[in-house]
Amino acid sequence: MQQSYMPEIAVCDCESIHEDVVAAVRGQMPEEDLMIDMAEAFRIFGDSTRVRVLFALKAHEMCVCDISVLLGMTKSAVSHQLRILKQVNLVKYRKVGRVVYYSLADEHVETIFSACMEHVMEDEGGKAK
Amino acid sequence: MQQSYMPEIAVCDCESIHEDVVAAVRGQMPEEDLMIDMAEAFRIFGDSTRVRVLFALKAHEMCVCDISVLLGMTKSAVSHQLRILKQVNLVKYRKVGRVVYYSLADEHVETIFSACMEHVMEDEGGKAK
DNA sequence: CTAATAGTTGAACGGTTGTTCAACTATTGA
DNA sequence: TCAATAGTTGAACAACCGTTCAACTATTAG
Repeated sequence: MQQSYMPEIAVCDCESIHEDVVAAVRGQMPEEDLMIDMAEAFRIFGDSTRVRVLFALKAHEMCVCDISVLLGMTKSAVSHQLRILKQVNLVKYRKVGRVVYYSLADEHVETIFSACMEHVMEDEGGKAK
Repeated sequence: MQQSYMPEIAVCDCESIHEDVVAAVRGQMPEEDLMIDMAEAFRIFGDSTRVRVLFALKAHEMCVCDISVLLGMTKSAVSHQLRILKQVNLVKYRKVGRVVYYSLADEHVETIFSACMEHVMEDEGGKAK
């Protein structure tokens, strides 16, 4: 899901300044797949529309219409984002007649949001502005 | 820092199905700016190169050369990413002669990474694959 | 001064992404 | 059956993003 820039040869013109450090760090790096999955997860949260949808659903289960009105967006745009959130199991839904009610799938969102909110809060004024 | 799709008029053809719910949720939504800042923060983490750089620096302070060799990337690519991480105060650096040593700016990264890692771990097998 | 090396920077490229639009399905009510 | 409404979907478009490349600065060594 991420841009793949596969270099012909992974070269570097460096003289490998600190080989000992590089070797030590290499041994401490997590699995490549884990880091890719983490980036993927963060990427999902990296859009303000999706963040707003998740905050909304955190407050209450809602249908697509409700969310559209709340966020001032078309149903289509909302539906597209809900599909993405559904794909990665962040939201679930139940259908009642023509109406589809969406809600948060688990409590992971709250944990991650809390950690991020703390980070964002403390960073005010400290950032490059 | 995000795609700006300013609609002419924020319309919706909905009949506003659950006005009471929408009103209640509207009252519980965080500040718009907070949600934008959060999305912005997540977007930074939403790239596997940056995640790998941060994990590397979490293990040990390193110069650009070290990181290039470790991750098999050009110094230029690494430098571009470090600039982004520096801008949002996730990494800091010290200069010693020609060599620039980068390190994590604070412990927020670890908190956020932990929450995300838990999320990613539990989700294995549960995702749409 | 000069060569060499660590690192930065800006333009350019191709791939990605979020919204829009129009067409579509599904369900309800008359 | 037929019109209306909730929601979904795919194509298209413009904006965005990460890497590459080449040119650049800065510092060290001779």
